[in-house]
Amino acid sequence: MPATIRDVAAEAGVSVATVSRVASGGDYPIGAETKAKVLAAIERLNYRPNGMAKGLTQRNSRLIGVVAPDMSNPYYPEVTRGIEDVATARGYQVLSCSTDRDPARARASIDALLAKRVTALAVIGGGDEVVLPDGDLEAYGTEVVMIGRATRRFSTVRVENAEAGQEVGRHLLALGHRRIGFVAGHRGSSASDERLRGLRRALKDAGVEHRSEHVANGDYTEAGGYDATRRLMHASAPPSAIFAASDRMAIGALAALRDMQLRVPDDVALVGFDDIPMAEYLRPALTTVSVSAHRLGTEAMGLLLDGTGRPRRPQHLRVRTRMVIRESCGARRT
Amino acid sequence: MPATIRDVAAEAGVSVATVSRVASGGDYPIGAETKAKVLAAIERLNYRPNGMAKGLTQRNSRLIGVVAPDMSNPYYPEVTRGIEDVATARGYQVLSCSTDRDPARARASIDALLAKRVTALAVIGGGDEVVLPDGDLEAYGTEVVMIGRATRRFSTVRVENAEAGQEVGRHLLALGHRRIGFVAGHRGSSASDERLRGLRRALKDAGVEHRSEHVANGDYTEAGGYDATRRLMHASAPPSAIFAASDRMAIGALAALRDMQLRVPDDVALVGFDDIPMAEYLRPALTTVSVSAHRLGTEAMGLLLDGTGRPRRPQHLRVRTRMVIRESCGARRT
DNA sequence: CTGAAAGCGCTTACAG
DNA sequence: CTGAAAGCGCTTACAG
Repeated sequence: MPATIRDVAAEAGVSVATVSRVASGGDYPIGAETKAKVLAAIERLNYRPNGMAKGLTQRNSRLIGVVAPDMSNPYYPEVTRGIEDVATARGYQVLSCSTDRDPARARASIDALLAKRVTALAVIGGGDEVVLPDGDLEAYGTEVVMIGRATRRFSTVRVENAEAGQEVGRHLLALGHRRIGFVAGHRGSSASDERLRGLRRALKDAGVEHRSEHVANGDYTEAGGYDATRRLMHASAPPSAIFAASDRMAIGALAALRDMQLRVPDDVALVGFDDIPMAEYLRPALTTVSVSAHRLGTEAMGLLLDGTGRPRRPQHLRVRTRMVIRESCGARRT
Repeated sequence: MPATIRDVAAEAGVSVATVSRVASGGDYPIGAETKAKVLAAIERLNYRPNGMAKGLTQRNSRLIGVVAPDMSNPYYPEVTRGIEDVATARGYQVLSCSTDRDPARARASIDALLAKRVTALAVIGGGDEVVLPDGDLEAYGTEVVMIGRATRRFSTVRVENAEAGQEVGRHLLALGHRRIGFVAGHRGSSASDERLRGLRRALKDAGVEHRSEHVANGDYTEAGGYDATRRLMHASAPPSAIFAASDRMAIGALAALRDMQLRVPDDVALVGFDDIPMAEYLRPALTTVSVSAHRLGTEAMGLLLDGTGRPRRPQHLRVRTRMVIRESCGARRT
């Protein structure tokens, strides 16, 4: 059995109240001598206050629940990492769950997190598999932030997807492309929808029509990108450029084009999204849109932790992107 | 305030003991009528037992602590996912921390996890930045498993690295290679060391000498693989084949070779390690060694959860690998 | 500045 | 089968 506060009190010859006060390290006035005795006892017994007991009395678990679709996409761990970084700096810890985009799994995760009385909840991903039990959230006083998903009920942190899509569109138009294929994420992904919307806006502004045969669904995986690209290239008027809603899909696209004996960027230009570490190491190096997933996480935690205690209205943050021009779009000849 | 067990007891007109027994769902004998009343009250009040209070009384937080170097390498989230899958199935949840291979961060994480009284601890990664306070672990009764790191004190789950390395070596030898470069992980990575040892054993068995100039350190990243490969190719007798200790480094190697105008596999054969999803979508498709990171996680949890309660001696599991032959090694012509 | 005591929300012998 | 009560390990008014 680990040492408890009573053990420390006995060892130091003081009351548990006193131990509690010095162990918590607040600014409660304590006699210097008393404090030294307690600190010594803590040290000797290797006392570490029980987090569950603390949580129970303080009505704050100091746990942040994170629910994400699936940690196999590097984007989610990176956002989570951002959350973790600010959480630990403030004495919180991260409890994370995967949903696999399965509503039942999502529901079970939320339930478990609520049972643990997480102080706050961060929901990552634009899917709609996660439905939050508003009543319970309110009863528990659980703060919520959604990362990458639109809603008015809760605070949100989102990427400037439409603007990014528009920027990619303009870039490709400037390079002379008129038929631009879009490899979308899975159905219902708002991030993907917004990127497409941005692309279309750019095309429209340039007076170029965008055909529906130039959109194909991937599912954010390499395999999805591969298949979608093949479908795109079999359109009646195949695109001369492809914009994939994720780098992983762009890698699939690269393979598909290669397998069809098409050169990138000479025959088909390619642009991805995310700027994952290996984008730079693909050949041709991938032109893509850089978004700091880590930053999404830290911003979200800022919203969450600053708001704790004093109830406020939902805040909505947008994180800007940055287009990274490398070789695959053809703007830079190798 | 959420409903407590007392609220439910009052609502159902029974004692809190009774509510506790039906809410916990054990096989404690309860009158059918009483049970129905309680269940109805639970439903009406939307009662969810407070996990902290449960943990405190049962002396079991039902939390599994996971500490990994860094979730940006897809391997770690995948192992963590394996842990999560069996954890949630058994009513546990995962508390995860990143160390960035920094001993100070690692120490702080372990401390925080211990304070939360995690039921068990899974340490992922072969680095040695994590040092466990044995005394405390014993006092807390915290079960430990190390994933990918050798030790006798705790249970371990490890990949058959040496065997895999040997298999890669034999394969490359059979293809006629005699100078095989090795792109290692960061210094002190036991996984990387073991893979190299396996490679050397294969070479030795074939009577081929392996020069130290044919080993270069990457750090498991694309950039590290890129630089290491360039160094390798500047050896007095450049290798005709390269074995990278991770797929991410292999991707860096691919770029480096490409940039040096060397064709893969015609000029230089290449083999990676991990079989990440995109390995199949690289061109040439990457020959690599498949290891189920997910499986490492599930096996580790099996060791952990089965052992809880009855103290046993450390168990040591090995997970086999499978070599996946694609194009980059040159065995299959495209 | 210090301590006795109530209380956080549960579980679990113990008694009936 | 059901309940009263002690206890898990803390914190925090309250009193001095």
